[in-house]
Amino acid sequence: MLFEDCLCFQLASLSRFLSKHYRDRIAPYGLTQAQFFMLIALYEEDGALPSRLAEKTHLDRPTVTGLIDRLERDGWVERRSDPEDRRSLRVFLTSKALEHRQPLLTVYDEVNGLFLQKFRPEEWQAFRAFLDRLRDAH
Amino acid sequence: MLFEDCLCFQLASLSRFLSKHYRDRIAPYGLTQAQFFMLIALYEEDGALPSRLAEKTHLDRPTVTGLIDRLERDGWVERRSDPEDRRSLRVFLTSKALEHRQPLLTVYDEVNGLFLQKFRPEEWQAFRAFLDRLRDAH
DNA sequence: CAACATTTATTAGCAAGCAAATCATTTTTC
DNA sequence: GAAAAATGATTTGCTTGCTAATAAATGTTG
Repeated sequence: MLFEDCLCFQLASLSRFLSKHYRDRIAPYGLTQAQFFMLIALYEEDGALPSRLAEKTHLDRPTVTGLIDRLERDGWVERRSDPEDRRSLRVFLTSKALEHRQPLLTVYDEVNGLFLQKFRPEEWQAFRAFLDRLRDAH
Repeated sequence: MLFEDCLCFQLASLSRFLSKHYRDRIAPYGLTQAQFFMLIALYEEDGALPSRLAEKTHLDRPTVTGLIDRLERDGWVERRSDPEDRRSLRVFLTSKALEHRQPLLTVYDEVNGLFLQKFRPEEWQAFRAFLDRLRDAH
């Protein structure tokens, strides 16, 4: 099989290619694409545990630790200890993150819309079904 | 739009997920997935320029430099200067790489086959058409 | 031919991703 | 209740990937 036809290669390459669309629009905020996605996850679930964020973003926990480190360094989030369980931390959005909520969600929806508008709804469903099948066991 | 429905996120996540299938089988050779793919590209085009390899693998040239560095360090490839153009280097497979050519190509075909067998040929073509459309401008 | 631009590859510096190991806290089990 | 197992988060060390800047050789243009 030719290298160009390798599905895994195509998916990795395409995902890097598409992520540029976010990157250019969020660069003014000083955010990377991974940090941006993590913020989106937090806009949906403020106060989540790192382990929950890892599950949500399909990333490893050490990777999430690093992302939260840099988001905290740049004033987007803060860790607060959980009184219920002293092992846990909860990650909360700061006022800075809440202030930029609307414009950032708008970027998110616009770029996603850019991709979505290339498909009719039933095409989109078929495509998603392909992706889900690939994730199945075996 | 919910985070889980984000196409770019899904593609990145899926490509990482699928790459595990290669990783487990090539770990005995001491290769990473990126190094493995670079070797496959070189099995197709031994003696290629780094710039050509970057084009073929859709990676940046500094990334290719680093990959070649580590492949050379581990004895898979060697750089030779090009007498035609003293700026250029050509990347050649070593005897070690040629000895492992068959088993590595077998791993490559088997894992790709694992993915391919989930689709009928016409489904596969439709899927590839989706990917190509996403890459189109606008 | 000299000045300028292009091409090829590299380095430096950073973020992202993973595996393995560590530490503290909770939960389970006997 | 004490020992063992599990959980939550982190650190270390590495590879991967990108941008920006650099260096050397070749091409182009006046």
